Order: sequence, then structure tokens, then C-alpha cells
Amino acid sequence: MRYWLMKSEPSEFSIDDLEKRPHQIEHWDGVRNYQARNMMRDEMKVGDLVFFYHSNCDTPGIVGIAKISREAYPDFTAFDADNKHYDPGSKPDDPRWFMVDVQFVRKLKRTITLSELKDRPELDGLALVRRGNRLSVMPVTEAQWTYILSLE
DNA sequence: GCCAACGTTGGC
DNA sequence: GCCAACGTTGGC
Repeated sequence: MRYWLMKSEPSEFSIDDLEKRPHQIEHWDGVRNYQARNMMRDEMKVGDLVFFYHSNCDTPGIVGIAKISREAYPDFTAFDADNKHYDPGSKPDDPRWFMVDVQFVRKLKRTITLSELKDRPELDGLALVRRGNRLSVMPVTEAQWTYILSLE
């Protein structure tokens, strides 16, 4: 089993939104970065655990835990010309973009903020805190996962 | 709102 | 294949 971190802007889709979805499951659409796509398509497995991260908001940070409930399948929002993630280069018979389903597990007792994650030398290797990183999906090692949870 | 960092596009 | 221009991300 692997661990991940996935970013979402809470104004678009927050941990509370996930908790309120039917069965507390939602598809993770809109990823349009090849590196992130490859991780979702090739490496994410049902049962993998995910830190749910709120980006582009007042207090960026990890707010909850989710799990992968369905492995990669074509991101149908890429086929919809009215969708803001539309990509005419992705065809139903030859999809370019993929998504997974994530299921709510729990919220953290508090937000573990980006600024405190940056302060921890134990997390120097975490892509999230590396300069200039923009990946919206990234791997987390088991050691990093355990350490971050110990901060809760 | 600003802007640094980075990915993508497309002319050559 | 190079690289300038452009668009996006996302912290601040």
C-alpha cells in the first residue's frame, strides 16, 4: 500500500464536500499534468491512503485523510467541450487523462499547515515543501506519513 | 493582486 | 531540437 497527497482548492472542492458526497466518494477529475496523471494511472491502488490538502486558500495545509476507492479510468471531463478541463486532444477511444475515485476517511483534528510542514527537517524530501513544486498529486513515504500524523 | 516557478506550445 | 512566449499554479 502506498501513501499520497492530493491538492484541492477548498473553494472548488473541500474535505467537507467530500464528506457530504453520496457514500463519501468522489471522482478526482481535472488533473492535466502528465507526471500527476502517470502516478494516478500507474501507481494508485484501491486502499492507498491520501492526505487531503487545501491549496490556494487562507491557511494552506493538510486537513484530512481519504483513500483510493477506484483505480484509474478515463477522465470524462476531458471529453466535454463545456467543461473547463476540456481537452480536445483526449478522445474516448484514446484517452489522455485519467482519474481515480477517492473516499472520505476522516478529517484531522486540526489543519497541519504548510508553514509548519516547511519547518520540519524530517520532511525536507516531501515534494510539497520543495521549492517551486506544483504537482497536485504526489507520493508520500510511509515515514513521512507517520511523522505528519504525529503532528496532529 | 502580485509574481516566481514551472510546464506547454509552436515557430524556426 | 532549441527556446521564447505564454498560461497556470499557488503561496504570500
